[in-house]
Amino acid sequence: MTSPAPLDDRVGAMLRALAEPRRRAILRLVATTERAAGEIAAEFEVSRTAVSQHLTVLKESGLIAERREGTRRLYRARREAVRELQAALDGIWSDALDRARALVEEEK
Amino acid sequence: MTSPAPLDDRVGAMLRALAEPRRRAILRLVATTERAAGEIAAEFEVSRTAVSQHLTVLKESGLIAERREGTRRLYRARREAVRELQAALDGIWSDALDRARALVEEEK
DNA sequence: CGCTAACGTTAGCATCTACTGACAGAATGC
DNA sequence: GCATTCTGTCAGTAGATGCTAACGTTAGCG
Repeated sequence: MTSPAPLDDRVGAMLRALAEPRRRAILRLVATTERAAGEIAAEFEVSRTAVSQHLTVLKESGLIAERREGTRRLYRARREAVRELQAALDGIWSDALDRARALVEEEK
Repeated sequence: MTSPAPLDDRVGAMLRALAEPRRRAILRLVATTERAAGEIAAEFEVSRTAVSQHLTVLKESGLIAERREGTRRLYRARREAVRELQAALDGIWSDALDRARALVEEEK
């Protein structure tokens, strides 16, 4: 499978990451342009520490990827991860249908 | 517009609602079958109070709809809301592209 | 009206979380 | 080597959140 970790765990991690407005803003910032941590932090009025922690959460959720270049760390959004999340949202219904079908099967 | 409240607010509300595992489970429960609050609560090992609060959060986010029938309250998932959320996730990139285009425009 | 069933609401509590400030580490320039 | 730049990590704190228990509310029945 393509899942090193259980699917719902990763989906949950992404949703928790996206639940925070500032993290959504960061994700939008690195959606098309790869940016360094400092550049990202400069866009907001919170400490670099806070932004760094947000970047860690986003990275662990799989929503962004990190690349090192000298002392800098460049971040970019991983659109594949978002597509996986969107598919998982569809799965709310397909899974439910699967369970409904299973119930029908039991009644036979 | 189709948005009584700002788009990002509603998207944020949905993401915050979905960030909680139990709320995702509840949403799956009412994805295909309309269910009463008591039925839903019976599926989990937490108090009905807790489930009621989760239902409130889901309802305020727009992810589920409520229908009253006697003393009972029936809930069902609103797939349109999920589709709106999925579209908003795509918007992370299209918005970024819009801003990129605007910057190009400024440089002229 | 009294009684019951099905819910929501409030208060209070334990835990999580986003934040700041101080410190630590790795790569580059002098 | 030493200083500088860019960044992550740790400790501590104020506020948000999910939970339980007790109380309020509405609809139906005798």
